[in-house]
Formats: sequence, structure tokens, C-alpha cells
Amino acid sequence: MKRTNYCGELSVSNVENKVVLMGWAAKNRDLGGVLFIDLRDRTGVVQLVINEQAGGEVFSLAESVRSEYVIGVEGIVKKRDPETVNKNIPTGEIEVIVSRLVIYSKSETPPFYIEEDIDTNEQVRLKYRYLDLRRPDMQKNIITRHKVCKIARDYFDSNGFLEIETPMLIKSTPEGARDYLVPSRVHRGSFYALPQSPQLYKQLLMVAGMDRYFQIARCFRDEDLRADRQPEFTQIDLEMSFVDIDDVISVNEGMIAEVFEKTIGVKVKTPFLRLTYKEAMDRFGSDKPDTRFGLELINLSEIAAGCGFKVFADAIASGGSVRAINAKGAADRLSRRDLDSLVDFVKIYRAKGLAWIVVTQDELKSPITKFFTQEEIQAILKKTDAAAGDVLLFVADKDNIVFDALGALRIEIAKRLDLIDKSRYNFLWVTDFPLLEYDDEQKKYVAIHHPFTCPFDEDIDKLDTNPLSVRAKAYDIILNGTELGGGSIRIHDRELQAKMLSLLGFSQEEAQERFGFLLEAFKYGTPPHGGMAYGLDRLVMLLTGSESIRDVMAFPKVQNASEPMSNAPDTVDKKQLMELGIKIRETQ
RNA sequence: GGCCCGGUAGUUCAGUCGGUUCAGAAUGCCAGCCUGUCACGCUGGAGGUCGAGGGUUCGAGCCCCUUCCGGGUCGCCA
Repeated sequence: MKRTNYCGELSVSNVENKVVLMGWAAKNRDLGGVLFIDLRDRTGVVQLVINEQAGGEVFSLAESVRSEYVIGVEGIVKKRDPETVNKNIPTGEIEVIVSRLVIYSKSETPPFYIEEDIDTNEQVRLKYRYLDLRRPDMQKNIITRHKVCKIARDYFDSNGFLEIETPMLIKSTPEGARDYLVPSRVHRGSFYALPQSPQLYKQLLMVAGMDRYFQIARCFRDEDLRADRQPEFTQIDLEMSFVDIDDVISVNEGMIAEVFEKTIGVKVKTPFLRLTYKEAMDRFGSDKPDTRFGLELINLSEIAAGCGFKVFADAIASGGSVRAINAKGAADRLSRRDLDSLVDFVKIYRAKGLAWIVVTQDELKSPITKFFTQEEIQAILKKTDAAAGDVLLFVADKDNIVFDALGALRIEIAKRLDLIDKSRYNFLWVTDFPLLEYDDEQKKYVAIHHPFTCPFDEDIDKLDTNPLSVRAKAYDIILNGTELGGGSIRIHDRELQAKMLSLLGFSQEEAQERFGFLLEAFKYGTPPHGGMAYGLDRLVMLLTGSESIRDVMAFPKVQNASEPMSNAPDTVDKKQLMELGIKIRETQ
């Protein structure tokens, strides 16, 4: 038998056609003299009908079919009687009257139902991932992922980009995430690293005159996992020559618009909103703000400076700030107990506490109002636009703690009060990031983006005098509070690159040792260039409405970075280790 | 590394104060019956290392300790 059609593609237009279908038996309904089987393949399900009188052999064979048997059938497509139409499935108007049936393989009873919206422990799903992936919603996710890749490829191709592969076995980079290392057999004691991103190679491709590059690139970072983070993930990576920020942004807005329209039919408006890093932090306490709801931060430092409440006054005196969120009209939805739990919530972010004022018609309920003068209280109420029914929530600390705590609190409150409109797709760019930050632990400057990011032209002078004030030509693209991707214009000047590396604490020798090949390349004519990279998995996660990146990866890893189906990683033969010159040392 | 949540039939879960009724439900599975079902129905049946180990107790699914596994999160992720 040779397949003629897919199950889900049959319709009334196929009525009276003789068809051959292949797939998995999803459900049997044995009524005695007539037997129904739902046949499922990638495209959907269709009902098979086997009548007893149609032929004893086919019927008895069909009676032995169990869930997930792989079968092939030949039959005639028939229109169903109106009273037997199933409106719940797309093929519900027709059915296939089976005349031949082949069982290609039997199946043990699967450990969970092969259907949408199962309520099964993820551990079990991952152990039997091939069964999980057989479920329609997982198939949809994987198909969407394929479409995104295809659309991105076509888009970049038609915009003059070349798809170029870069190596997976590369030199270890000293900064950034922890590398996955691969021992070299030939060079005993030496290691390759798996790429955290194709960063240096794509820049070298620009030096090589490829002009526009893209790649759907696998990347590796040996860091702890999250719902939206895997140690092995995929980037849509691109780089362009002779461009500045606006060029990169507009090419990418076009790509995103096309992806959203062609996958989920959402028309996104371009150009996207742009926020500077400073504005994003001031208003949302985050460099990846979710703008689907309000609850913006309000800076009360001016009012609180020198006030009678020591916690506030001290925070400001030591260079920090006091900021607040006004949860409008939430007074009757946030009980005293809820407020206590919010106090605990902000402590996760190292805030020492959370002060609050509940505004009612005739009084202010709060543990802190007694520390303020009437004037100060009035100023606070005015600045926060407080009205009866509002709840004001304050954090006072160093700026970064205030932002972390209130930024997270903002989202937490929005979730609890159900303020988020899930039908919206709020894209925005965050720009004007600082180039550097000071790492107290390492006692040195570190690049916020990476060491190849170009500073603002007008800030270059300040590299020597006030490095922390230098802005970077970097940009992140944010969707609904998730960082989808980011990039930058790169340094293309050898001197400036060398200066950056020295500012980051690399000695001349170290810089030469680690990045010598890049600096060397820059001697030979380097075009101005820049680009960006998307987290493909996150993008698909948002497109499919998935809660976890694992739901859009065929074979993801779990929190301890292992893979439950194959049980990777695993020990290897002594012989393999011998060849590599590796000995496992027991640690205590 | 820290914090929070979870682990009981194949699956999803309930299990009160530690005690008879505590080895339970639903679903799935198996068998029989059934000619229009589509969550088919009816009758019957099988199915358990209560994650593991230790402790307290006359007695532990339940209390205590240790440990393993999974999820979330902080740190980490240029």
C-alpha cells in the first residue's frame, strides 16, 4: 500500500475517493457489529469505520488494534449522515469506510494519553519524549518552530544575507558564561570550547567581505537552567556591514513582523517603541519591561531625602533612592496577609523590606506614616497620584536593589491582580545601555554586552575619565517583558578595540593570547559592522504561548542539565579517558 | 550554593488526630456483551517498593533526620 493522503487533510472534497492512509490508532470504539478507529498522523485525525459485514478478516484484525498501533488502511471516503457529524474535529463531516487494513507495528500501552492538554508530570513526558512529541500540541509547537526558521531564512535571503556556518569546536573565551569544554585527543591537555555564540566568527566574516551573514546557530552555556534558559539553545544570528543602529533595527523589525504575521497571523506595528536603558529602569525597574500594564515606578527620593523615616533617609544619604508603585484600586484585593507576602517577595531580591500605605476614604493604613510630617505625606500622595482605594508600595535601597525589587514586584502584582492582557504583543527596543559596569567582586570593569561593543561616538572621550558613564551602541528587543534578542554595533577600529580590552583588565599579552586573531584581522581593512542575535527558543515559546522553553525544543534538558530520555551526560569508558589523558579526581 | 513547592496503582489525584472503614477514587489496561460511536455504553477483573534509607512509636503513607528525583526562583547567565 502507498499512502495517498494525510488524515487531517481529508474533507468533503474527497468524498467517494479511494484513499490509503497511514498513522497511529488514537482511539477505538468497538460497538460490536461496527468498529470506529480514530487514525492520527501529523496533520490530524480522521474516523475509520469497519463494518462486520464488510469482511470478517478486516473486522477481526481491526478488533485487535489497540492504542498507538501503527496501521495502514485502504478505504472510501464517505460523507457522514448529518446526525453523526462530529463538529469537534476538522474532518468531522466525513469518515473512511475501510476495506483493507495492515498492522505495521503493535504498541504497548503508553504511559500517558497521546492527546492535547495532558496533565502529566513533565518528568514522565520527558522520559518518553517521542510519545510526548506525538501529541498534537507538541507537534504544533515543533511545526511553528520550523516555520519560524523557514521564514527567517527566506527573509534574510531576500535581504541579501548569506547563511554561513561557523565552527562548533572553538577556542575558549575568558569572559561571559562558563564554557562547555571538549578535550582534544591530538593536543593532549588542550580543550576546545563549544560556542556561547558565533560572535567573533561573524565579525571576521564581515572583515572577510561577506557583507551580510546569518545563521541559525546552536549555542552552549554551562550555567544553571530556568524556564526560559537551556544550556544548549539556538540563536538566529546575524551581522551586517556598513550599518549603524537604525539599519540593524529596521531590518529586524521587518523580520519580526513577517514571522508574527506568517506564523500566528498577528500584524505587529513597526517601528517599535524605543526606550533608553535609563528610561526603562526609571519607569519599569527593568531593562526588559513588560508594557502591557501600568504600575510604573515613581521616584520619591526628593521627598524622602532627610525625612524622619530613617530607613528612607539613610538609603538616599548613602546614594540610593526611594521609589514606589501605586497599585491603583487594589486596596480591597490586597489583604494585610497579601501585603506581608509581598514583603517576603521583595526580600528575594535583597530588598530589606517593603513599606506600604493603604489609602482609604478617610484614613491611611500604614506602619510608616507616623514617621512623616503632614507635608511629606501630602507630597507623597500627590507624587504617586494616590486616591482612595490605592495601595502604595515603597522600597528604599541602592538603586540596583530598588529596581530589581520593584521591577519584580510590579510583575508579581500584575499577575496577582490579573492586569496582563495576554492578547497583546508589546514589542520595544531598549537602547543606550551603559558600556561597562564595575564588578565589586573582581574589582574591575566588565562589559555589559560584550567586549566588542562600540561606545557612542560622543562618549569615547569619557572612556578615560568616567568609564561608567559611557553609553554603548547596544540594543535589546523585548516582547512582553521577555528579552527576545539583542545586539550591537561593533568596534571596527583596532586601537579602540585594544583600548577596550585593556579597560576590561586584559594585559597586552592576555588580549593577544585570547583575541589576537581578531586584532590581527582588524589590521587588514575592517568595515563598520553590527548585528544581533535572537533566542529562537524564546521566540517560539512566545509565539506558541508555551510556559517553558522545553515545550518548543524536541529534546530538552532538565534543571540539572541532564536529559531524562537518553540519560546524558553519562560516564565513559576508561579507554576513552586514557586517550584524552584525562583522569577523574574524586572531590569531597 | 540558597529559598519555595512537589514525589501514593500505567496516569491524575484523595488520604482527617499516627490506629478498625488505610491501600482508595477516577481514568487507563484486560476479558465478555453491544451495528452509529466520537470522553461510546454495560458487566466483570487485574493492577501498589506510598521516591529511597534510617529513626521515634505497641503501631508510620501521615511525625523526625538523611538522601535521591522533578518544577519554580535568587545567585549565575559578557
